[in-house]
Amino acid sequence: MNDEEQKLNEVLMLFYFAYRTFTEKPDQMIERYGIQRVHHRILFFIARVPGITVNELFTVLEVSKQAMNMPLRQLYEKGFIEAEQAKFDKRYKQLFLTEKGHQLEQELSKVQREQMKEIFSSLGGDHQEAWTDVMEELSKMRPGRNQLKALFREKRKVNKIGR
Amino acid sequence: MNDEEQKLNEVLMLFYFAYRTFTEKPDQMIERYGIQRVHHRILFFIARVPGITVNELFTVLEVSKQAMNMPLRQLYEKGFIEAEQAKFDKRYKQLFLTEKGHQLEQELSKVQREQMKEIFSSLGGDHQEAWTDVMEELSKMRPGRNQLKALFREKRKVNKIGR
DNA sequence: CGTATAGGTCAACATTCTTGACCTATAAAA
DNA sequence: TTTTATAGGTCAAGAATGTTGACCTATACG
Repeated sequence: MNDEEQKLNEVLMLFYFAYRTFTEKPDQMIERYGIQRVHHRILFFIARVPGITVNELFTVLEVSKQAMNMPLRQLYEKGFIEAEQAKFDKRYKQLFLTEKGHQLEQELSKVQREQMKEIFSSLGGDHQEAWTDVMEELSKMRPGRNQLKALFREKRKVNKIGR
Repeated sequence: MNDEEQKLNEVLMLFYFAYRTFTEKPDQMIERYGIQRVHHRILFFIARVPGITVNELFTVLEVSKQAMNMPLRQLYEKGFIEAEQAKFDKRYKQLFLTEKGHQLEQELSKVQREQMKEIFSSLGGDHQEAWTDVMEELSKMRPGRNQLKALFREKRKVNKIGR
């Protein structure tokens, strides 16, 4: 067992531990709203791409349509999101955060952003860029990631005309 | 929405996507053995700390004793791990990989190590160190991580005498 | 008009995890 | 030595997150 292998084993461990810390705070915060991590993910991606359709959402998250159905319904019922029939094609529904949804999403993601921000700034130098490069390499083979990039490239308007 | 916030939102996304890629290959590989991700985690940590006790194992993983019970039993039954009554205290059981367990653990973790190794070497420079620094910062507040470090510090022998 | 797509829903089931309760064996303290 | 604490094991109920398959409506398009 050489030194390189040992360092890479550390890398594998750190992924497990770091991911737990990363999700810990928002998980605790949303408990009082009666929702869970999957709802947070949905709020997060709708916030990033307002007007995302249901189909695009589960393509980005790489889960089945059925896996999104119940959480979406709960988010409607709790008043965090709303849907609008798309003007360019009435079959599509575009998803948006309500004011309440915006507030919650900000509250949750802010905690995570600040946690990462503090770490990056405490380590200084090019840590943020280097970390991002590595994670981007891991992400670039994800269909969901590429779908999301496509959505950004569209620079989609809230009431877009065509696709 | 400023540039910094946007970059940090990217960071949050990348965590989700990267973690999926990271776990994807081993998840597929172990299917044919009739085991899942939790079993891989157990194999991995027993490989890192041969002779780890059951208690130490679920402390490191930060899950309940009951959550480990079934997967451990399945790993015994499938011949991937074995337990030995500890000489220093007969209440403790020390866990070890069998030869078969070693082979499987190597096969699984190797895929992940090589995936990370390729990314680090393709990006070059200090990417591995920087990435590790960031993840270590996120991990250092995990009780499991610190328990694990303590186990390493003990430089535990397979048949240790005292605690 | 026929077919494809977007969205919704129901059902059955799998995985991973929790809490609570209760058991034995062993060790350590009163 | 008796009591208490700890390590490990097990059962049960349930929550959270996901899967497949089947089937439905509304809309769009060739």
